[in-house]
Amino acid sequence: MPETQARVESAIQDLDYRPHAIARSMAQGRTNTLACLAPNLTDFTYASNMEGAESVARERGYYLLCASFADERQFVDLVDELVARGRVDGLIVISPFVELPVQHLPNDFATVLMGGCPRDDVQNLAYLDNHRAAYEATEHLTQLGHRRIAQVTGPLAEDCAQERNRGYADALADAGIPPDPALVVAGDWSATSGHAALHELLTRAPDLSAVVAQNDRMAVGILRAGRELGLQVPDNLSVIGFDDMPLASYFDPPLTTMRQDTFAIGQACACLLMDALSQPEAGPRQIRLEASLVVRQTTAPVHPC
Amino acid sequence: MPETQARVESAIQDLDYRPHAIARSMAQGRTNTLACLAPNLTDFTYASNMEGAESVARERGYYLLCASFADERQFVDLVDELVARGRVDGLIVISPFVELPVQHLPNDFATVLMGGCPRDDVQNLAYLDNHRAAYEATEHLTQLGHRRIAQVTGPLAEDCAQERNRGYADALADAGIPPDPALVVAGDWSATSGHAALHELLTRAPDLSAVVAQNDRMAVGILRAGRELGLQVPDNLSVIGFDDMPLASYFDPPLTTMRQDTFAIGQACACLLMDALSQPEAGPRQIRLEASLVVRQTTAPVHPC
DNA sequence: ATGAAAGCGCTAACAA
DNA sequence: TTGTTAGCGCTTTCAT
Repeated sequence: MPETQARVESAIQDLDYRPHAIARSMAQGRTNTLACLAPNLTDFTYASNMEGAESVARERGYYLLCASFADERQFVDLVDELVARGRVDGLIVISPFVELPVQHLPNDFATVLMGGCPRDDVQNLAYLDNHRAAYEATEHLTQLGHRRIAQVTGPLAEDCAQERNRGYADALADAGIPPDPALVVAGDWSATSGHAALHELLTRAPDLSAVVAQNDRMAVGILRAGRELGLQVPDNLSVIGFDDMPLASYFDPPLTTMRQDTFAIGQACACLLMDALSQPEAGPRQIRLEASLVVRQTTAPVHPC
Repeated sequence: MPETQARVESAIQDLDYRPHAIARSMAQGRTNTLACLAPNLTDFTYASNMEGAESVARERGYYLLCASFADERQFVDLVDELVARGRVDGLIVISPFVELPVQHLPNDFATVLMGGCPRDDVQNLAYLDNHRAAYEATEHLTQLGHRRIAQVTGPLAEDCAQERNRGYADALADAGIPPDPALVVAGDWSATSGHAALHELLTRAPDLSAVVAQNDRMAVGILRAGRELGLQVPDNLSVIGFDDMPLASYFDPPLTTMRQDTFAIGQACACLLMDALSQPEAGPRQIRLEASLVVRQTTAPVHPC
């Protein structure tokens, strides 16, 4: 009865009626909420992942519950609360230690990981091709004629650091440059650690002409250390970073870096997750994203000695 | 019957039973979820606010739903969905335009605003004392002997920019320095706008010796412009920023700035909100936070001409 | 096609 | 104190 229709419609208007989301969730057995878990909410890469995820989630009627975990215990508790108690329909997990979610995640629950490389033991995954990115960063340097190329890695327990390390090593190998353990030191992603790393590297290998830093913060620490030591960047020392963080172009000199599209990675995670929810029959998927070289002013042809 | 107790307990263990959060929400009429709305999730200050809010929320059994809004329309829709449909118990709104929430927020719903100054038309508010912060930034400069002190503001439609502008003006007045409209130009918070602003200022007032930037990003743009113009910072030009953003000490020179504790502001917001929820009878509250001067190397005594 | 009712999994009010 | 039940506001199934 179209007339009844109309009356209902107008009552909806008059009463300013809105269906109650919780009641609906109760009846339908789904919450239209996704959780995004990360070590923190402030690191630009995480925040940007989340922003990407949130944007596509909202487009499709989902909300994003954001939570951080300081350690394994918190992670486990969080997942337990969120999943076992039915608070969310799916999980996006951003963790530098992919082992963590892999070990503790219920595998009958819709989940997507943000990762550093493809993995067999993970169902849905969006990852940056870190191997290739680091390969390209290193290759950029070899193509500029550098042969004594150092590397400052992140903590090697992290997938992403391992992958970048492999990319670095492979690029050197392909350029016919023998690996030299003296040329690689591990940092902890902080600018401070990058600063310390350059000092260390220079005592070990005073003849180095370039360094690839596994992230921009460490690269910036290296820039600082170089300046303190009287090195001219890029004339005496080339530096390449990773991430293309905000203001990377405002450091001195403007930082050459491998840009990763963290927003797109976040979007990919959310898409994967929502697809898994709407088509449970479709199998697991892994999405690979690529970084791109942004040449600014911290890299230059090797200085003729 | 303590025996029954025990049997129930063990059944809980055996079945791995967890009360269903949604069902509980349905029955209790509360979701134990707070929403945090901000223009985006990536700006460090917003992200840090959220992280602070999330940490105290979780301590008290609440989760944080994070959402961003690009414009007024989105904001209104978001609030409508979240509030009218009973998805959350309370709202934390981070908006540079306090007018926005003030106009569109239901006033019978628990809400806390993140603001730039105290306001009569707002119930619960956590704010940075921007007036005082800008006053101190400017005073730092006057105490170094500067008298031709320029200012690069944010968009003046924003409370926060207005407040900082007032602080700047008051500090000059108290130092017996006449205001000069030629010395203040508006930016848009971006480094690019800071860069442009210095060029503009220098054409208008070539004799300026210092500039207070209303945020660090613009300060960094000013540093860059200064360098391009051959100005020595801080010898020929003092610059002070605002925020103490990550890596502020890694720019060249390390940035002197007013630090704001954005994490604490976020915490304050969440506390205010949860208190309002647990003690509805307690009246509205406003919490003031203060910035602190961090002297690094972009400010120095005025150069004797 | 339209309308009635059962049920989602809890909590809280009420009886016993 | 202990146990029972109504009810939160929807959706969906099942009669009509």
